[in-house]
Amino acid sequence: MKNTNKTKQLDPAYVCGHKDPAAVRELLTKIGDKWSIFLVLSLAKIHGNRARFSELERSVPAISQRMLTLTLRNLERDGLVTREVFPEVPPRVEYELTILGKSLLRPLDGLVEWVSANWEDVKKAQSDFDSK
Amino acid sequence: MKNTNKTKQLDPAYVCGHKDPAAVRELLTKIGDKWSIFLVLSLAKIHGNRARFSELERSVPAISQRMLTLTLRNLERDGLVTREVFPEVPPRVEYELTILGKSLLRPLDGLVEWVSANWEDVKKAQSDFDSK
DNA sequence: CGGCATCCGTTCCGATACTG
DNA sequence: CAGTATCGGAACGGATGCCG
Repeated sequence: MKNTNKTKQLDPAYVCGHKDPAAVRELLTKIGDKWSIFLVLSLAKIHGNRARFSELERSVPAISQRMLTLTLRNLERDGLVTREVFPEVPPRVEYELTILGKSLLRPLDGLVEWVSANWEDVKKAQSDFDSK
Repeated sequence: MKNTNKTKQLDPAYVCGHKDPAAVRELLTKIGDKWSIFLVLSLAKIHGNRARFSELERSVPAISQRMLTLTLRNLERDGLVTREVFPEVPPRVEYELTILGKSLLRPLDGLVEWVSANWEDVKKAQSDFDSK
């Protein structure tokens, strides 16, 4: 695949030396948004990895209804959670981690561990940097 | 620690069942931004984990000078990279992954692996979802 | 109960121009 | 070469109101 363009026009996926750093970024951009992590981790610790809308609203503090809906919809779109609507009054909707969603918990735990081990260092680096 | 407030007013760190999901989110928000991952992975694959500004600009396609500067500054602030200025003309500035920055590569590799193994599933879930 | 539609302030980020 | 300063559009996300 000859390329006579300037570097800035290359496809990021072919450049950074890993198979697909663009996909990694895309993933991190997704789960790095304001609420996804809280929802995934909340579902992870709930029995059956399943909860209804209002439960999630309560377990994720300060989330707005709007963002809860939007975030869950994105997670559903990515195949990380399922959404099941029960035709009752009042309506009941339950969300559950998929196999795919659960599989994400392992690499996620790696990050949780890293944060546990190194977060103080990060905070210290920040305050050192800021005091200059 | 008694708490008589409504759920929405709780500190997120105490609620989600992990030690500090807020810190995990904060990390993911950082490295989940548009360019950090590319820079960290670029430095990771370079000999000595060290490169100068213009090298990074070339290895991370389509990044603007402004965002390269800002992103590197943030990584430096978090203690993930160092910045060394050489008093020459023309000026030379080199960036290098710190120990802390390198330690992040391990959990990051977990994510890279997950993406390699599951990204097609995610894309398929997305197209399935979108076609409805 | 579990949404959706709208409004609106904030943040992000690319483009451009300028500098030691 | 490696920045900094400024501008403006786009995206994010909270608040509010309405609805089946």
